[in-house]
Amino acid sequence: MGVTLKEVAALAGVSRSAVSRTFTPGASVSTKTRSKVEKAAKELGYSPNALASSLTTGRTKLIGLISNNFHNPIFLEVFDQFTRALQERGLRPLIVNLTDETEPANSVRMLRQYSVDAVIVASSTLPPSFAKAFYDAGVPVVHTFGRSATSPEVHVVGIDNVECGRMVARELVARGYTSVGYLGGPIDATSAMDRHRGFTEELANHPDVQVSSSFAGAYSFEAGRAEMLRLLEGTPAQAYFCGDDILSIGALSALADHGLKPGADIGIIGLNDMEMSRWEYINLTTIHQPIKQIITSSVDLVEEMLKSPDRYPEARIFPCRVIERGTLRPRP
Amino acid sequence: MGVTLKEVAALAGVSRSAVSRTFTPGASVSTKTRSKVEKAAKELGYSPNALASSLTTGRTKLIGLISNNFHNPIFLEVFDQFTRALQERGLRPLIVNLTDETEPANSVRMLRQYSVDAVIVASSTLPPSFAKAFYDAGVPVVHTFGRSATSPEVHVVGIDNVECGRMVARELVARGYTSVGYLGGPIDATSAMDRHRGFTEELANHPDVQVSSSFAGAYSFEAGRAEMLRLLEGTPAQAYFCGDDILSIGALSALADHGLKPGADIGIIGLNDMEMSRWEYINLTTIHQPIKQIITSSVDLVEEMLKSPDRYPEARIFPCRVIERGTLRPRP
DNA sequence: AAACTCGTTGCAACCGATTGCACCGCCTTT
DNA sequence: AAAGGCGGTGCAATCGGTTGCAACGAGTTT
Repeated sequence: MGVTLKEVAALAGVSRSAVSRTFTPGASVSTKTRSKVEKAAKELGYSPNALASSLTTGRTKLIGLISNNFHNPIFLEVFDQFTRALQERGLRPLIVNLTDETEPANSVRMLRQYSVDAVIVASSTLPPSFAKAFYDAGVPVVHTFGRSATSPEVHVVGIDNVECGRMVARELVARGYTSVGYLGGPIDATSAMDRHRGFTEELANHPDVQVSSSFAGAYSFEAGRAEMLRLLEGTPAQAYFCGDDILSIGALSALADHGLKPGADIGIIGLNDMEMSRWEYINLTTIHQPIKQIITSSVDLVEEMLKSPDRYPEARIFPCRVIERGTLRPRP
Repeated sequence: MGVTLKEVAALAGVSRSAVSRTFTPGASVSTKTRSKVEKAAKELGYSPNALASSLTTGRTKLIGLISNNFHNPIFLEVFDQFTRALQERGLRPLIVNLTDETEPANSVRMLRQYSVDAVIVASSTLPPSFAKAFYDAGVPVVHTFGRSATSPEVHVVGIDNVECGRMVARELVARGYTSVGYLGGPIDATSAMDRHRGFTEELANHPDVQVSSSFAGAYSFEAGRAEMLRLLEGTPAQAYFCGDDILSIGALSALADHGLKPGADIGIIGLNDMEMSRWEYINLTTIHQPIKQIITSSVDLVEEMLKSPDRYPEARIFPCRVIERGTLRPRP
């Protein structure tokens, strides 16, 4: 099945080194040898064994891509972008599905066994310590959608969640809501905590506005729906900042159950601006998170780390903005 | 960074073979040596390099996972299941995103460079020839969601799309619809063709029922919506069999634009039964495709191929069933 | 014509593991 | 006491490549 260097060398009548060099960009080979080798290679259908060469070069071009959120449609967009961005640069994603497990040790061991060149942790719910475990194991790591402040050893690419919380608070105040609620993601997720903090801090400046908070069990449709149904049992606020779009959509579904019109009866604003939020009958007002730029930038960062592994860790924070659609009362 | 066999051997005071054998299940090592080695390994934080060992064993435990559908939410479920099923068996998914490319040559070359043990093609829109390219290159391959009949060289796991088309036709007839339409996926996708064939063949037995057909450009929300909007310009049928759930949801959105109530005014039935179809305000009547079983079975098959590579190719076909929800008129 | 470049090439060691084979000591058998 | 069996161990070759080093040959310089 596998044609090897040796066979090509034999057929071309040159040494193995010569063959190796023809396939190594920048190596010194005469055009004559090169063409002999290429001819033989084509004839045999040879293509170099990336794993074998990784043994000596120390580079596998394998990148671990870790996530724990396979129930949020936004992650389909995330995977699409990541896999394409990596492919375009000749890197290969090795996926780790962390759904049932949050202990980093196993993932670290597994990804080290496969000698990945770097790891991308794509999650807004995993703690910084998770990414740090890779750093400690000497594996270059980027935490995409992570929290920037707490772990300066790890590269972080994402948004400023505290600022997003503030932005939403200002937006709701500007629209004249006098009682607002935060319906967040998992209470132990840094993204949920930070958004909450920004939201309540900003609203502290507006004592006339009532604030309440609750947290759903996950960033998922069911969790958002369940939590909103619960809130509707009591006296709901006039508008809710939902932790993300999928929670918002769950909440919208709960409103529908009660015959409430989003926007008119109760305001809902999400965060992410995923494709689905644009769908006509969802039409969610939300905060746009520049997913594509975040991912491109993450992969850029990975590439740069491969060149200079001791790169000083940085946080790349992208600005967000409000996307006006139909689930919030208009500004006066 | 990487601790090697040699260093462990030195520390434990044994040969490299001894260390290797301690980490090879079933190899012969005395408990005394084993414990010495384990102690040294733990002390050094050693874990074997899977890629290096693959050189001699010929097994990488890497499985290529190829898909071209990153815009259909069902694929998040598919990825979730696949990555977990593979992980559970100690296999590692190497993802290939085929969105911009349908030429197999590149994927084949790339996956051979990484010496994948097998390849899973997870797509109902790629032609059988795509999977066959891997077979021809000597790479074990399973085509999940593929078409069974045409390429006996390749293992296929999925459903009988022709039969599904028939099932839907019978269902619509039983509910008394006298004019029905097929709103399929891409016209060159085998799944769209087969479902169409079953649907129209079955309806040929019912000359009193009018049948029309059209094909959307993709299995996507936008495509379903656009196509349904187009149909609503003319005289629509009483009920539509949409190629899959996401097309159905797009179609539902088009109906909403026109103030039409699904179920009451126009019937819609999908195929897949993805999570989203259960959402209260979608509540799509659909054909359940047993995704989880299909994927588990695909991975089982992969495992068996690793044991016996010359396994005679088979088609594993799973039955589907109607899931009654709110977008079809009730049976009389 | 001798000395000196400089691009090309092959040799051989090495990357981190596995494994067939020979050998060693020890226990059992006769 | 000699022969036989056997689990355990290390040597050395091997997997498919890469790369430092030395040698080589053709062209330039003096």
